[in-house]
Amino acid sequence: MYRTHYCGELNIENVGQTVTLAGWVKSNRKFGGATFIDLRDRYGITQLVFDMETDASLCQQANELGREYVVQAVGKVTERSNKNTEIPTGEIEIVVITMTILNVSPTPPFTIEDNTDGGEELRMKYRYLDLRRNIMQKSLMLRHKLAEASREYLSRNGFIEIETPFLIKSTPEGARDFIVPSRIHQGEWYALPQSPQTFKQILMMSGYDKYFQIVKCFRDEDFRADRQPEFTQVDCEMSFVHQADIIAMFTGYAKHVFEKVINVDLGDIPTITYTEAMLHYGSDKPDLRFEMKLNYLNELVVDNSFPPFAEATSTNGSVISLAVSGGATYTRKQIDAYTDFVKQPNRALSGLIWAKWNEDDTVTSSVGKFFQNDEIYRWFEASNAGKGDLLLIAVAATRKVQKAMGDLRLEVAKDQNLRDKNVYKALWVIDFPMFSYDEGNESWTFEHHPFTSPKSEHIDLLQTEKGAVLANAYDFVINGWECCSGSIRIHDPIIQSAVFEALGMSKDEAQTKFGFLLGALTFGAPPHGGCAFGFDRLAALMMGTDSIRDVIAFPKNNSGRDLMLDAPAAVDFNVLKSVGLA
RNA sequence: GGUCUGGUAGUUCAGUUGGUUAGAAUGCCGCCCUGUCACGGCGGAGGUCGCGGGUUCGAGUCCCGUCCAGACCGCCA
Repeated sequence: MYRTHYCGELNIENVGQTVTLAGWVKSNRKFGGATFIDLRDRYGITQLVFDMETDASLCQQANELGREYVVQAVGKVTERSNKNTEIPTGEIEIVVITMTILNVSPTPPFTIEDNTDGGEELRMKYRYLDLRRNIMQKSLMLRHKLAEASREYLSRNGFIEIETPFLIKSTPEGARDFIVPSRIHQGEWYALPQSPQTFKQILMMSGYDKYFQIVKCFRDEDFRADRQPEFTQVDCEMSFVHQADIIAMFTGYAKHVFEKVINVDLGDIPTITYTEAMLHYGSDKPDLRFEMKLNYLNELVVDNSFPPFAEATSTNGSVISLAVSGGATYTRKQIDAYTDFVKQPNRALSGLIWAKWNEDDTVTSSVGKFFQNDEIYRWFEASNAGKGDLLLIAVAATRKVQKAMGDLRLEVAKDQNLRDKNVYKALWVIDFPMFSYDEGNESWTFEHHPFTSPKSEHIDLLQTEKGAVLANAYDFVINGWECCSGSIRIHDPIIQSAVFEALGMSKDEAQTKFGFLLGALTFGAPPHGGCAFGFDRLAALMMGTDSIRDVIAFPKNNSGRDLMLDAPAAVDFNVLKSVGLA
């Protein structure tokens, strides 16, 4: 038997027992006559003590132990004379009787500590050492608990987990597919699924009623801190449901997993429309941990001769203000930084107008010479701001200024430390537009996916006014992260064909790509809908980390590389030959 | 595909206008130390300054190219 106990469980109750522990040497503190070893395993740390007077050769042996040696020690649990209140086992130590070195290790290239001195690149290369760190083990254990809580809730509510294939057919809509050459059918290719979307719909048509799967999805797109080429979804689908049924079921899911995994009550979860989200927050995934809504000053500046306002009025643009609480003390430099922020190419505003309501009730503003003070006071009033505050005002086409000011809202909140990692604010965003216009390709594309059902009252608009069609689509957002996305699907083959047509897909093309789905729809498809939660994002939110890499055991780096495996890599000539690629 | 930031000791970083032998902390090695838990004290070893080219009397420092890493934009049905 390698061990009788784990390194995290012994305490004052065990004093006097003879135990066997096994684990890794975390640190080795030598004195002249005594040596202390911290032994680490997944469960914690226990101090081993060796005494020169008791057993000189054993103590000498302990002195030779390097970090990350694997050791088995038999000894007696003893109350410490100097207790360590920082760790659960800090009241006891093991007076070692015999010790076996099970394996040795070179000095690791970085410290195996929560606050490691290792950089990201090094940690990825030596991921097996990185994963020994307590924080990473906590992270992966949290991930396990999230999976467990997910299965628990969904199983209890009648969902069954069904696996769907990874080798499927490429349908180059939306994201790029990863493709896999077929050896048996040379010149033909499988694709890895971007999501099990069509399979779960087919399962509804096959009568499985409620399906879920914790499943890998693959998208060959570029990376972000919250995006990996392979990622995990909690993929769900239900039959005979309306949008409200799904929102109720998965509000329950979110509350259950947050409660179960990190003991957080998500509280009341509001539902707002896409239009409201864009109006108030300039984003379809608003962070509700703080207020700071966008304010519209159009009515106050109508007929104003000040050129930017006059232009906004005549072109149906918007004049949007953001109230920065306590911002009257901000320096010119800080405000200039925000101006530069909104002028960046992706936001492309021409600048910011600012106004401060100072503590002595005077007003200073970048446009002070164009406006009377009482006019500026009215802007503050309309922005729910007052003495001591700063207004940042921008003018542009409505969508553009909303988006830029929505970004600025997050930037200001970040600087004011309003984005507290320990606070969780969730909401549903509903009534997304069905299509968006791609200026580059001069074509309409789906906003969610082509199986999303349009609002029944908008079906007549599919050909005539695509931009006005709303979808039965919804997102679940926590702290500004899109955590879940879903929709009620089309179950009528005629409507499905109409949507394909609205997307500019010919009948032949639709048949080639999605013939199986159109076929299944004709054989009695039930009304159905579902959603998919981003499992990695949920885990990252719960861990309070900005990067999903911290909650994935073996993630890819910024450029899609696995630094431990050094993948992707060239393939042996004979392997290429066997699939007809040599 | 693009923008920005970075690459100097095992590791994390500093390095002034371009100027003698490139520093600190930590880790590592040796010696000392009986209650440490970020132990402490003394000493030591450790560098193709990412790579290639250029400017210069002289380049870690300036210029060009390139590779790698990170953040972001495009992209992400």
